[in-house]
Amino acid sequence: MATVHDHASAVSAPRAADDPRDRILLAAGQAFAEHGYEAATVRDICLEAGVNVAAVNYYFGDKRRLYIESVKHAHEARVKQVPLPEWPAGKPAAERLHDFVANMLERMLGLGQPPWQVRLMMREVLHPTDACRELVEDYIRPHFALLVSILDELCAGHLSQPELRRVALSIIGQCFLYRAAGDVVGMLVPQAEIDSLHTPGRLADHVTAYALAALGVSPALRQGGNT
Amino acid sequence: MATVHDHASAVSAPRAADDPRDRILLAAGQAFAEHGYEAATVRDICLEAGVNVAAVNYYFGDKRRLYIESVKHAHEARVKQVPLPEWPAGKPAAERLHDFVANMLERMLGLGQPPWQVRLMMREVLHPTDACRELVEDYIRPHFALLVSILDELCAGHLSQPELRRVALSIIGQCFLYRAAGDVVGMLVPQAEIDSLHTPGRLADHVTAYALAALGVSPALRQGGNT
DNA sequence: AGTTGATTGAAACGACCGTTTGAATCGCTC
DNA sequence: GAGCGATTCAAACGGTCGTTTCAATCAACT
Repeated sequence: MATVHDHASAVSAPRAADDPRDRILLAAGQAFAEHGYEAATVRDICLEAGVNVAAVNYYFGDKRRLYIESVKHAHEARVKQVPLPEWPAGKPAAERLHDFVANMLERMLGLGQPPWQVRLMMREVLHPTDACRELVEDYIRPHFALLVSILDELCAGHLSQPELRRVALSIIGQCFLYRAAGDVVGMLVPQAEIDSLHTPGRLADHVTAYALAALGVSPALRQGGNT
Repeated sequence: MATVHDHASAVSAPRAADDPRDRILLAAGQAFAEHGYEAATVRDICLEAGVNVAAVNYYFGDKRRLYIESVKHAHEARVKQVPLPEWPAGKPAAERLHDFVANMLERMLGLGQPPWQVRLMMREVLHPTDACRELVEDYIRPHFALLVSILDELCAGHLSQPELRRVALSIIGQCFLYRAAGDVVGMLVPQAEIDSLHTPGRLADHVTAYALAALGVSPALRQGGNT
């Protein structure tokens, strides 16, 4: 028996807003993000989406392909929601660095967007599957390259490419910690401090100041900087 | 029917080296670290351990308690293998920071030790379960407090406790990234650079230099520091 | 109205899961 | 060697999983 999913994704016909396929992708993304691939069940997904269990097989073939499609779907949605920042020519590199870090933290921690999309992508980063390489090439690598270029300009050629990459990873690692290990961070830091200081904006200030101080662009932290 | 596990852990009788209970804990730790709680099956664990499927129920009650015990077991093994560093009085704070970072990276990335123990603990950090809080209190919080105290001494009181905590999290975040997202890092950085520079020792040099420069203890990176 | 192909529905399939059973086996004391 | 608790074993249980089946339904065109 021929199913529609063979060509439906190819021709990409305009689908209605409440397309069953989209409802399944939405429910699947949330379920996979929350429980992981194994623990999420297609029955729960279909119940949440309001479709029959046979629909996932009809539209996607099997669970594995549904998972890959939901990862790509969430990934594309995030790219649209929070695009790479762009600056007018002549904007100082230090300000672009701050904007970039704020952008990354907003995308990771931002409260305005559904959190399950980032959670789903985090799962791929932490335990890569087939969907990961595409995620890196389309999404992570351009961000990484942009960060390296900002740092390169900031240092005016004083650092080699490997050094720049390590500094870039240092910056990403700090943002990464708050997203991936946020629960543990919450156990180590007083709640009041979390509420007041661990916001995307405040954290961007800290990470940027930390980097600028390390690179010698601005005074060291202990000699009096931002709060 | 009474089972032995009710009091076996209480009296903690000296067990033989090839105790079935230990073999199960070893196989379970590896399986849970590799596949996660849901995807790991007790049948595979028992096959790997060379015991009957009923043994896990006999010794641990059920799968969930086996999981918690295996997490604690791996945790205790790691603590014994890589204890907190101790220094003679008067050792400079900068050197202690480097030792601390090297210690943490060695524990996270160290090739000399079985990697599944850290992977298992990483799963708890990233997606906490019942075993997590105990892990934090016994294992992570003391390390965190030590790091903060080193940074405090390094800054000679110029930074507040919240600031010190954020710097500490920045340092931990950098180490955390290489462990948790090592696969993605490997896609972003040339393999030769991974092999030569992303060793625990080299990374400790970088993270420490980055922190010391940011705090103004040593010159900024771009003005010429370590490689 | 009738035909056709796309979609939905309830039910079932086979497989595997965690767990339990009850008998067989072992190690030990008397 | 008989007795007995501790341990191991093969087998099965009930349940849930992903997937499939096939008839019912719908939408569009002749």
